[in-house]
Amino acid sequence: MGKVTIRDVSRVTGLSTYTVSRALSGAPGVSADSREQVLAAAREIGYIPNRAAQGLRRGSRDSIAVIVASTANSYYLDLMTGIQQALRHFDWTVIIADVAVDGVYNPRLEDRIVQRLIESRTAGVITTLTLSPENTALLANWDVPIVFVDSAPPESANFPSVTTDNYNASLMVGDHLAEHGYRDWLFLVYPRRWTTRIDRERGIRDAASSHNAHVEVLESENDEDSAFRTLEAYLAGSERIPRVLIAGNNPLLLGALRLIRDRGIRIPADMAVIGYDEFAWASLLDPPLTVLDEDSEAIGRLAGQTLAQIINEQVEAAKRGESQSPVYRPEYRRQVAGRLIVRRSCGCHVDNERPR
Amino acid sequence: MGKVTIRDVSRVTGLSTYTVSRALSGAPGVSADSREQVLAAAREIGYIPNRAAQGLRRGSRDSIAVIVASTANSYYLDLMTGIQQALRHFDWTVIIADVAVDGVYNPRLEDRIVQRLIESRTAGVITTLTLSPENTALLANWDVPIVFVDSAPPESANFPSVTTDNYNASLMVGDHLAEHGYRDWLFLVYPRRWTTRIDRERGIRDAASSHNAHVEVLESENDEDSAFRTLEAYLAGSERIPRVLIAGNNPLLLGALRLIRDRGIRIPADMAVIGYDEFAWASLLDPPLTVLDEDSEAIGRLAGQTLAQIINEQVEAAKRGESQSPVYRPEYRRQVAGRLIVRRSCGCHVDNERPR
DNA sequence: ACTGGCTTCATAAACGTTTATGATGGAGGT
DNA sequence: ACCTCCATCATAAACGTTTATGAAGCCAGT
Repeated sequence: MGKVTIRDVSRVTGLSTYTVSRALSGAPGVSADSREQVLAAAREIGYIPNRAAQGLRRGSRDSIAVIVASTANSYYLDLMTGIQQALRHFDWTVIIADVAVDGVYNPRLEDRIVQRLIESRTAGVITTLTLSPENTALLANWDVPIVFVDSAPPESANFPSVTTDNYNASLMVGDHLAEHGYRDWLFLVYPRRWTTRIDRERGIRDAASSHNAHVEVLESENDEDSAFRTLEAYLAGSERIPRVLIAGNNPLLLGALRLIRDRGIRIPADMAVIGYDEFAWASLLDPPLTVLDEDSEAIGRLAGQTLAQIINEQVEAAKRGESQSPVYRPEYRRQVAGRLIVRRSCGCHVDNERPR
Repeated sequence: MGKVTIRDVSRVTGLSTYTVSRALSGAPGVSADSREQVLAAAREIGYIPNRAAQGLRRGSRDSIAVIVASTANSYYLDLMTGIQQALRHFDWTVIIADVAVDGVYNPRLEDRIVQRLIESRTAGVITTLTLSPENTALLANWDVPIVFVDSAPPESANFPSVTTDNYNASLMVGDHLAEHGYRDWLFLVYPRRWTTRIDRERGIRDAASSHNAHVEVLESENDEDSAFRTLEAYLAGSERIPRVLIAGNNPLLLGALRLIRDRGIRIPADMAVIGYDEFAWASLLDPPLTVLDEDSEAIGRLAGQTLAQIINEQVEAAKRGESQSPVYRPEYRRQVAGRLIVRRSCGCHVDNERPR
């Protein structure tokens, strides 16, 4: 077995490779008789087409890449299921490309991976981070459509993007905190490379100033340990602890909670805590965590849908002999609303029913 | 740009495609002069090789697949980082293939995916579940090496496998519970398709019988909601609650904890709880969870290493014109020890230091 | 001056498909 | 009897690489 080619099928049936090919692909021009013969023979000798040869001959691109940094954030799992859902009925292979080594973003790896994606003539890319200008240009040159999720596309072209409405989400967070009367906030946040940072921060700042609250922004690397250490250093240099801690995402929240537990700080009595991104265990923590839910599954679904649409339009255009470049419509830029899941870590006394 | 082939480089430099090819790949037989010329021209016109054509011509296989069901379990993330670590310095693309749709395992999807893997001439497979006999046979026929992780390989060939030593792990769990004097255990567990179930159950049963404890095995589908409902139904049909709940893995634990909270059952006073698989939030739950840690990162690393070794030996053999079939040595079957992380949900009063 | 060997390169065939082009034969019309 | 048309198929070229084969040029050794 193995290494069975279309020519073997041709030999066995006595039909030409042309007929075999058409029969296997279900194309017209083959008599029902021959077709049956071919299918039987193919099954018999265990023929399985060689995708590289197919792709080469018919210039087709058959996989889609999701570029991701630091998969440790469980938010990516939901995003993935959304993407898979949207793409399920198409025949693409979706591959996930991690540009982080041991959890930290690596620009050289980004270069290598983009190179690799082009080498394998990837049909389209969904990226969760703002790629380098060189790499976006490279992908554009090779007519590879890009959809940005929860990350800002470069200004240049009007790339499609689907993100949480982070600005309004942050306003919701800020408003809720203000309702509790808290006026002293600490926003623990990841670097600007993850561009959601920008709108989130802006929202928090605007909410603070409109409620006469003070907000301190504390930047940490995008992982648990950095968050722990950054917050530790901050608290060591400050005489009092802030009334509220807003954690920019899950890994940071995790690091912060570790420190809070070590320090014996009580939530929400000493310090209220609120996080971005819902996660499975949030309601089981002590106290249950108030959290801004991103609906990353919906984001993934939307991203998958728009990418599929763009690619399909692209191949249609190519069939008509028109330009290969993807066309990006303005309506491909979408924002999905977040929602605040109120539990107890903010100071509320909700007894949340189990949803669903 | 785009669509630049090796022939364009050839045309620009005035050298033959032979020379260009050798120059680009760094092979000997090209003068330093020509080589430089080629590299310059290639960079100039933005040439990027077509992987499909390369793969076709030199029968090479350049990607490795990790087959997975229900990625919702965060254990897969650690596994992945382990695999990536082991494979980082090789030039394979590792793709992850999910055979679950909306979180539930789908046999037809398994078939489609295996088919697809063969079509793209995947170099090797790491699978986290026992594939169907047909699919294992298919992969074997096409000389695709398979490494099983945390899942039982079929008896037939001596497939490589790396798993937790689940039997001894379960003994540890059982012994610890017995030390607390608990004699009435409930083991909430997923179906046998995930074959770790078998050793885990055997260990728990043996531990129980050697300590004169009673153990009830309660099977649930492998997701949170099923666990919730299964446990709910069980408790409804029973007059008293068991002294101990052992959760077979994380999703089941999550479902169980939800129900426990809804019922107002106190841990560990009313019922002790112990889970399989460490996870980030385990120490922050109320109470902190005692858990059997699998070290899935090490498992991934080992799996990646052995797969790499097998493939490399395979291509060596092929170069010498020998058989293409992968050779599986007995020492490729490995078990890695689990360890018990004792916190409070079992009834201990440990004050765990933050590790690392 | 001739041979042999080495280096550097070009030519063309191959990898496994798809498909443009055209051949064949039979049915149907006049 | 001839022509046309259509369905069915075969032949061969293409996709973008790598590589087997061998040619050309040069140098050294005789």
